[in-house]
Amino acid sequence: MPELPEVETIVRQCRPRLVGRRIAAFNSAWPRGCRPSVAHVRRNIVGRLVHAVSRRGKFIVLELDDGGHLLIHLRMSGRFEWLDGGNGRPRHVRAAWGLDDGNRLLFCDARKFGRITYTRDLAGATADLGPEPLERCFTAARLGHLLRHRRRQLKPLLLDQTVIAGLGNIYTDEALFRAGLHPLTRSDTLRPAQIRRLHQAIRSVLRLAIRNHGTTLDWIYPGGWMQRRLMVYGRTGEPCRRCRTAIVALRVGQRGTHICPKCQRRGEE
DNA sequence: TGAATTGTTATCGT
DNA sequence: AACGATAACAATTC
Repeated sequence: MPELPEVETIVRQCRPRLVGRRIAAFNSAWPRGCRPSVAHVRRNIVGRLVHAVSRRGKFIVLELDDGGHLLIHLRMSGRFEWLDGGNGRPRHVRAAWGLDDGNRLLFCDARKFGRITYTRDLAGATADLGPEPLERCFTAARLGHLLRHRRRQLKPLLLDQTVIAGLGNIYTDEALFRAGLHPLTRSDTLRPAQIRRLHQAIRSVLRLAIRNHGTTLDWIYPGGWMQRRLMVYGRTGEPCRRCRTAIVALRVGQRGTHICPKCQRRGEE
């Protein structure tokens, strides 16, 4: 569920509490979640200073003072929780970092799909990720190349992290709506104007979502209010905010997909 | 109770 | 061979 805007929000929120802190302890009773292993992660991060906290695609990236990196992927249901005493007893705690200021950061994940990975080779670990859609180098021309170079349906292509890093199911549906494109349209059939519109739609919807601290739809990700601005995702049967036509749910590559059948026609325009 | 949920990876087909 | 489509998988919630 957490996609680029949610991960970006989490990174911005935890950055001031992590940067400059020394990791005093790391514990996890969840072998599958830590790579290469819990012991390896602990051995390499305990005693290190956190130099920076950033994001690459949907990965949270902790840069340590010896050049090592800790990558955290939240997948479907992962979340960070600070052990303040304020928020009761956190559930589904899978890993915990103790900091030199006495604070504890918890990684909670009901479904255990998340991953914590230590690497000395950040570039290698993120080599198969596509460009960052909000960076300056992600131009309409660059998107056009990515689209024209393949013959795929737009929706699975946009979800593919090796093509563009950070889009998930929500913002793919939202970007396609804003661009007026049907999710089954072949990527190599878009005209220049459509490519420019899709490029603008992707960037503007991601920026709007970050301004709104992401989307809160259920128990998984709290604190955002982008759900108020969603045009199609999760609005099956509700009227399109643009033309009042009922939003339709369909299945594209085993993914729930939401469109306005009038605003997103197949083929042309 | 089982359907829904998601990103990644393995596998199948063209 | 390379690419695209599809299935399987992790585990829980409602």
